[in-house]
Amino acid sequence: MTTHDNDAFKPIATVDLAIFSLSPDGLSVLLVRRANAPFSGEWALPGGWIHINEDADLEAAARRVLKEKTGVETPYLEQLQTRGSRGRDPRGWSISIVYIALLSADDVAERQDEMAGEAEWRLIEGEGVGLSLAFDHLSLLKEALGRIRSKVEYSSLPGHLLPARFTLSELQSVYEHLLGRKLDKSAFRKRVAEADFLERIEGEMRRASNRPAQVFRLKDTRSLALFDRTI
Amino acid sequence: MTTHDNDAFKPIATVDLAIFSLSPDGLSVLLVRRANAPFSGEWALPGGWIHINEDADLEAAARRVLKEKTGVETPYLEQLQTRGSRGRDPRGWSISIVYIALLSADDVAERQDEMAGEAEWRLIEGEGVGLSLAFDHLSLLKEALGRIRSKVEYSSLPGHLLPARFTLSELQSVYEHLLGRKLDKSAFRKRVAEADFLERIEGEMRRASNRPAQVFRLKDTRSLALFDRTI
DNA sequence: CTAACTTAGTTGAAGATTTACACTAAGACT
DNA sequence: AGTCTTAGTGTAAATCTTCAACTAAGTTAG
Repeated sequence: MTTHDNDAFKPIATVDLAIFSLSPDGLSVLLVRRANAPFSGEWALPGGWIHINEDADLEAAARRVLKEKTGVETPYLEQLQTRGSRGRDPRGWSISIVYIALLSADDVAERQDEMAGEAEWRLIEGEGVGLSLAFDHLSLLKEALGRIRSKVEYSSLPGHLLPARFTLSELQSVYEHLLGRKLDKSAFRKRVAEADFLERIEGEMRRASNRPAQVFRLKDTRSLALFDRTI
Repeated sequence: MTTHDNDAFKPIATVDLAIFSLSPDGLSVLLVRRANAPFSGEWALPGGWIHINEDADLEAAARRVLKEKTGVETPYLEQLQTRGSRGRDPRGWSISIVYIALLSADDVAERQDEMAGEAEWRLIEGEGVGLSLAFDHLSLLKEALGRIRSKVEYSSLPGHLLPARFTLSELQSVYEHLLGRKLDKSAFRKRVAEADFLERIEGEMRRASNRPAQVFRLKDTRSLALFDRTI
């Protein structure tokens, strides 16, 4: 045991984030360009060392990184997976604890300026971003996409990407975009009603040159509601 | 960045395992009694430091710990969750990457002797094990149980706890035990057939003082099959 | 002012699936 | 030969899904 109190035997540990939002063209992920070696100049998922004096726990570390890169404090955040191996970082045996964050369209709109230069939204294209990434981050991104696409089938996940207030048609449209297929309107509304994760905003209507639509918000912006069956 | 090349800033990292098997009375988890501080003498999930010279990656570290404690080499193994915080280990900021392993009843029977003394199977009772555990291991065990019970609803998970060869009635009985409720026989068989994770062993029958039953085995002992709907 | 247009939201018939339970099958035991 | 037990299948009724039409409520054009 004492041999491992010697820090030379400790792996390196970082927290990395796959931060998603909806851009006009679809799902996007936040990437940063690395300033230092290794992989200097390449794109990567935002991340950082655990600051053992500052971070109380892993989720706090993830929230700190998120705040630093986006200014957002309270998104949907979930732990995805932990990768660790001898070869993934040329500096030595390294561990990365990876989180998924979903940003509301409101958050993205409000903080557009805070992010300038250091980070950039990249549209998701199929399994990736049409770009190679530093470390094993492309593989991590694929894993994150798999998790997200899977959860769209049976959870309220897409609601966390919209602005705080939205209509059922808008919500359905995000589901359809992420699933890549059309959904039946009445079946969709039945699922959403059963899962009971929306709060109707009394009297608030979205108006256009057609029948006005009821506006809703999530009952809980920090957690997902699960459906009994797939959407 | 250079400040963090100083190892004093690295957290401690261990891999811990929630290893499950079926004992005559139901689902059991393997616990070890700690020989050293902290929590000396208390029960804990088996685990150990990552050996950066020996383990190629996290899963290899988990398999090594599993082999050391049980002698088993190829069980079902999945990453559950990673915990990390300042306070969970009195020695300092620590990370635990937790895996779930499911042992076939055959594996347990064959290695009964190899485990003597150092480790012990404890029956699961409700949310825990009727015992307090070292570190945050009770909370980790609860998390593992939640994952397992959830997966019983929509996957072939219980098949990995049985001996290599089993009948459909035996399989159904494990589902029922883990779910805590009875299942309809024809519905159960329909789901199992659809998910297509069993291989019928031609000509092999389980005989007793009643109609003989067809014997099956898992097509793949390393991965779970998922159902389209809940069982 | 009215009719046409657009999207919101609901309804219902036809088809598919699930559920509950009974029925048949194949052996051992008496 | 008859009874008992568990394996495995069949089926009618109830429920859920699908698909498409329908009604609702506004704006816009003439």
